[in-house]
Amino acid sequence: MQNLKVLSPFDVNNLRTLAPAAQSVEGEGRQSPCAACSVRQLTFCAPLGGEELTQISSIVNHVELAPGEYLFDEGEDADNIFSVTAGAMKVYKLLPDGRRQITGFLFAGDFLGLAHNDVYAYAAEAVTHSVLCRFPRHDLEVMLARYPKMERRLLGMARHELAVAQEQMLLLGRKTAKEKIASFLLSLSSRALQRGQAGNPVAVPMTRMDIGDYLGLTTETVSRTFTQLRNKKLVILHPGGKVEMADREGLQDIADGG
Amino acid sequence: MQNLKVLSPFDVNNLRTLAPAAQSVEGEGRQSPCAACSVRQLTFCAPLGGEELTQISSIVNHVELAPGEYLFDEGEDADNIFSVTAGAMKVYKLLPDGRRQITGFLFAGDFLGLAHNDVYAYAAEAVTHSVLCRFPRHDLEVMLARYPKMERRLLGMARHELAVAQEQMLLLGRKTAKEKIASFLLSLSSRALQRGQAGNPVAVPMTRMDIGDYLGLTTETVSRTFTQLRNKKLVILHPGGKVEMADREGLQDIADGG
DNA sequence: CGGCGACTATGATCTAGATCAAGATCAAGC
DNA sequence: GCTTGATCTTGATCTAGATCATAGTCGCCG
Repeated sequence: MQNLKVLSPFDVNNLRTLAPAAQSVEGEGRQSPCAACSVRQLTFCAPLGGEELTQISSIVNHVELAPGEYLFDEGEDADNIFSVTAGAMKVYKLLPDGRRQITGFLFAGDFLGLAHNDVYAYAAEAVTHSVLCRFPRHDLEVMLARYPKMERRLLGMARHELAVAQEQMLLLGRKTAKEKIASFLLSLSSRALQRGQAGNPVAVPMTRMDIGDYLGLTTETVSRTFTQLRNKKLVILHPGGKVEMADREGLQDIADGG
Repeated sequence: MQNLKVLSPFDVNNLRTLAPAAQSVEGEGRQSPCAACSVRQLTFCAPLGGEELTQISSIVNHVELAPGEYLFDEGEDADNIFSVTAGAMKVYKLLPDGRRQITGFLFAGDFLGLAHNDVYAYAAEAVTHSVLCRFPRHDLEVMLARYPKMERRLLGMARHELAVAQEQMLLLGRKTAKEKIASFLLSLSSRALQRGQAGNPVAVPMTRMDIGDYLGLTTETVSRTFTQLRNKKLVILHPGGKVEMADREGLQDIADGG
């Protein structure tokens, strides 16, 4: 992921289309770009093989976003489905008076844009500099109809999302601030491990406000709770948004409501 | 739905298997039981036709539950997938100290049991007397592999569930008690209409405690909030758990966060 | 390298909703 | 009808977390 072009945060034209190649090492023979995708095993493209990868390569484009740039807004026509290949995204819903609920943070391998009624049900915005694959919805649907194993994979991922969403409802409805933060850190950590990244210390690239809007808390409460956990030697806050879980067991006990 | 056998709430053997026929009018010719299913258009069986309905009939059993009886617990082996044909179910997750989050109420047409790791991620229990179709997971998977349109339908339903879950996160994380209750009533009402049942007054068969555990509130707050809405002439509380939305617009304004 | 805007931390105060505590209402069974 | 247990309502009080206010701190850009 070295050497990505940095876009201005004020660049209106944020759906920048790159040449559909890019993000990984050159294979030995003439492979399709998707065949060379370094995160394919994490995505809904995982079950695809040679010919199919060529197919999917022909419909995909890449999108690159600087921190704070939005990908789409709630209510927009859902013309595309995206797969995150690098970086971190947030998806959220708003109330008319500005209250915000972040319904998820997305990392490499996660998809977004599976809409229900032809419009996106949430807005999506970059947390860090991010790269995504963009699939025109119609083209992807044709692919899905042709390759049932891809559809099956997508169903499996949706099912997983659903389980995660239910866990988050438990958190939002019934956990205390301390339990919420502990759960959040553990979840970030285990997801980082799944992507093959460092689990401890774990990267926490989002702001206190984003964390609050994800956990149903205010920035102040998030900040205070981190301080509490630090004072109890459960975590060590390193510069650059890295958090070391000094007592993972202790955190786990708190997270589970023990 | 007349004439269902009433089970004792203490009947341990709650997975009662009935003859796989039952719940609807006899067709003119010799139809399969599933072909005669009165709620099929609401379920994941909707896209199936003649031969396929015979197939699915051969793997389905029926389950009947009295109020308060549980269908399965969180962590149990997920050997079956269920489709609600009548009644109302609740699904929930628990914390070790007993705090409970109800993640959904399910009515005719809704499915449950789509597990992720071979175990159920939540417990399921009857709110009212309920009837469900039970599909052995393995058999259903064979069917899904054979009939992609069924898998597609399931993906569509899962996608819808996901959108509903995100809406519920917004509610749990960012809405006030009054907004939560108003949203809840409107959602119950529109779902009842979708099933072809009365939307106003709407049936509210669950207890105040269930509602609280669904909305992240206590029974007392639920009760007080209903009283508030009644005093403001927004709702009229009828006996038998029927709630009349006397001012639907007003409720909608409150639900959307003013 | 210095200054500006955004993020973070922490203290003081406030409040929506929780908790504690009775009654009131309701439904089921005898 | 009466009893019993569960549910519902309402009141009094408490508190976790929100809100308000003010300093630090960080990173970025010129």
